[in-house]
Amino acid sequence: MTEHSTLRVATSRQQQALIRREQIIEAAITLFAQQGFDGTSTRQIAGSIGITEGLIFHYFPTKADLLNAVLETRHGFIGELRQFLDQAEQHPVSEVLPEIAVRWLQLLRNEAAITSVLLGTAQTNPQVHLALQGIIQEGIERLANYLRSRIQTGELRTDLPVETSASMFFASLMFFFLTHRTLSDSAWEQQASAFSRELYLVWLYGATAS
Amino acid sequence: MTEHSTLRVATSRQQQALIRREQIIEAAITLFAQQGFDGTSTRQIAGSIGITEGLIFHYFPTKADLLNAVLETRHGFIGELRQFLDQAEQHPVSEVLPEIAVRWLQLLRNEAAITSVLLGTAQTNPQVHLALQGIIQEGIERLANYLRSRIQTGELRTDLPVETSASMFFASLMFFFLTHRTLSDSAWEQQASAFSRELYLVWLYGATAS
DNA sequence: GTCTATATTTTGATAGAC
DNA sequence: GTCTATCAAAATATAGAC
Repeated sequence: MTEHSTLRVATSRQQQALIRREQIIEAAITLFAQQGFDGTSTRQIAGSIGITEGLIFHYFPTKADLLNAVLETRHGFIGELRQFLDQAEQHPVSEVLPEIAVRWLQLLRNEAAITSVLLGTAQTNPQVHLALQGIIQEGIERLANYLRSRIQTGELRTDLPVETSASMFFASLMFFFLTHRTLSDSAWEQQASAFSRELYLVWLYGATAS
Repeated sequence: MTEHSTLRVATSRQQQALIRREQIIEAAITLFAQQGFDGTSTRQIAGSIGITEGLIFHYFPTKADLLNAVLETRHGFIGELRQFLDQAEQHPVSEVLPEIAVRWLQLLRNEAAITSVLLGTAQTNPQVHLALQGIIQEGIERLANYLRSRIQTGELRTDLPVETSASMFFASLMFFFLTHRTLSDSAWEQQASAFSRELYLVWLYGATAS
């Protein structure tokens, strides 16, 4: 009977296939981030990991399918977001917002490549536009919900426009990432932490003289 | 003597050349905004205005030169920005900031195509990255300077982090444009005006309960 | 699962006639 | 100033051998 060895080979190949698939996606993320989707050729992706071009089309029928896979593999972007906004509900603004700022910037930084793909390609690619829209919308909505809950506790003004102030907070962080993402690790860490603190204080207390 | 008619023809041709040049740039802006720089072919640009591809290369030696012309030609961004931030110096925050918000959003909307080119291509194209960086930096710097002058008048807190709060204001407006640019004119006008007002109020008074 | 070889289109760009 | 004709390179994608 050849059942056993056949199965073993098949399994091994399946694992190898999965690994290869991931490897191609990872290489694509990196290059798409640097040069854009249209600015990156399948040949280049293949070359960067030392495989042949045809192999890419073995795993992804078209280049657009590869982009799709990149977007789906978004490295826990949405997940992280949900996680730290859900935990927030029970804690005061003074703990939650600075923490959100720091962690969100950290997340953007850690996933800098895919963040760049999202932001850079969203303008021109409906597929990507939708993915980004989803992340932003969920982020703002959850933050707005949290703010509502803190209005109830008397911590925030009852007439606070929650969507707008959530959007301001979010926008400022995204913008900071975009304008500072080329910094070295140490410079980033320092400036990101300073910005987070100042952002929180201006956001909470405003700019007006008391 | 043929002087006269020769001159007339030459002048006419020069004018025609200028018009044609502008027309090509205009078509390029539109298509670059929709499909990105790398996603748009010179053939497509030519086709969209009913000329031949070779004619584009008569006016612009390379495609990159055309992109350069697009960036140089059509942004009144810096100009407009300077204009209404220079006038601001003498007026109170309550007049200036809401006005800046409204006018800046209007500018982004009016120049939506080139704004999209800038934001969409900045991530991957050094040329564009530089152009955008310049606009952002000048915007934040001038706004920060204005804020400093209003601290002097006692209108704003003396310990206000001016760069960060200028950046917040700016970021929120850019972000609003990005997430709402597909709205119809009437919906845009309504939501942009509401957002401007709320942005100003949160920015000035903060989110905290008095 | 991976490679070689190749087909097919499209791309940016040039030369020269009108 | 504009067009026709054309090129060389690069792009996406396929077929078939190993």
